[in-house]
Amino acid sequence: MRLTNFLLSTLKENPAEAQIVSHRLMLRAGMVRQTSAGIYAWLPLGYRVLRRIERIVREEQDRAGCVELLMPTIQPADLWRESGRYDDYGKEMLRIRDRHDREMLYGPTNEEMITDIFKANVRSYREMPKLLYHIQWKFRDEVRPRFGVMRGREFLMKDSYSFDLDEAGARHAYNKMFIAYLRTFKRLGLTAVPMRADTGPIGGDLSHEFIILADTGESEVFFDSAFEAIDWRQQSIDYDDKAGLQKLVDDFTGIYAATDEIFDEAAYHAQVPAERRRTGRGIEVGHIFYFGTKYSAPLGARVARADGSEVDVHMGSYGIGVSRLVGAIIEASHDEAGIIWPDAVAPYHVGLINLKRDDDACTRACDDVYRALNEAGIETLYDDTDERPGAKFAAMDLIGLPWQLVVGPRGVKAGTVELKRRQTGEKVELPVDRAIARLGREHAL
RNA sequence: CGGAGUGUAGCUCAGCCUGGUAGAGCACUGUCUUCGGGAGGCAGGGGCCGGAGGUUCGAAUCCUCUCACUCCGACCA
Repeated sequence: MRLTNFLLSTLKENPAEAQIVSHRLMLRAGMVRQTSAGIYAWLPLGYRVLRRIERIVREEQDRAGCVELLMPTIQPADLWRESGRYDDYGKEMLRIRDRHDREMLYGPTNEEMITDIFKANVRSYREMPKLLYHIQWKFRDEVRPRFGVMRGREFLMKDSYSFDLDEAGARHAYNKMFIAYLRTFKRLGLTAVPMRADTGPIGGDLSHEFIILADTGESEVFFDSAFEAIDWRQQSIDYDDKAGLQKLVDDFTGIYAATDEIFDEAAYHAQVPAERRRTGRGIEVGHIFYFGTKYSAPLGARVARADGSEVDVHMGSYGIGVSRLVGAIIEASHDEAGIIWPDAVAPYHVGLINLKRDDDACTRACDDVYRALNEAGIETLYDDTDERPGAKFAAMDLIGLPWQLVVGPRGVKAGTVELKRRQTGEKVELPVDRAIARLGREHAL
């Protein structure tokens, strides 16, 4: 993509309203624009990151055997009356009326609707279990939205729902999601710590939050440093192997980790030796729940067993804050100059900089490089503007693409370009073809 | 929802106290000099000063109401 065709304006100064680093950088890098409190338009650069994250989340859900569908943002109030949550949810739920004065709402979550869909389509134990998800915009009318997309009112969430005949089945679904989440966050370039958590208003008796550590996190977390030593990727994962999956989950959950909500100092000290105790602040990026028949019973989601009797299905729900992850990743990966995208979520793989557009030889060389990168399938943002070099470098550092390829008159004479790795700051001067070949190899990884 | 603030150009802000032709820097347009890590000169464009009402000969400025946004607290993917 040529920058002259793109929509991108970077800011040198910090917008006044942005208090935390990810919000500042997202505004400065031209990723989002606030349209009202806690509601954002995703500009092209930000939207690319959002889509990248969404894709990885989707791939890992699919891998775990979760089936995608799409439910609407607007839901009828009646459905929520059946579960009893229409009144319980309070002012956080955005309630609206249509032209016939029917009560509707903008969905803050989808347990009721997915249960209704399940009920209409599944009647027999022979069709069980089911594991469904969708990735859809949610709205929660927070009293006080803040921290940019990390705590907006409108946000993109992946929410999965499991349906099983009994608690043991539900536990297996829970374990699938548990492992899928660890894989997902790892692929996003994050290390997420699963924490036993309070079940909150959604209810139930088994719940974990997935938290990534960052100084700006909203909740305090306590954990055993032994957690950091485990490399779960060593284990090959068979999502249908119930016992194997349970062992894997036990390996993780056996290690002490808790948020301040349920932190028990006595247990912490009894279980974790002093030198392994760690505390920090964390950002919650995922939350999983098992809640039994809490929704299936009132909503009548039952299936027939082999003997003809009916049973309320056991359910769980599993959320990942997709739009929140954009901010969370920046919180976890940035420096003085700007964002440092993990390769997997970078909006473009390479930033190509033409240092001197007025110089015909330089521009010709740069255009050639751009063409070669495109042919190699390497997503490139080509700064073909006539900005000054300093401004180009600063903007490119700010938006944090993994690689910068710099073509200047000096290098063109020598037949070389400069290749810079954003993560490390490492710069090398290379012949053009070798630089492209190297980017091709890195891209393939 | 309690408490505290802020609304003036796309962004950062000055002007308000003490009423009298709406400003600066960045960004934008033209031009010249520059050009390897957010350059400089000259010339421009861009504002119902959040909105409504009031006081006044005259309101960005004073008064009242209202809306929006931000921060702290209580609550949340």
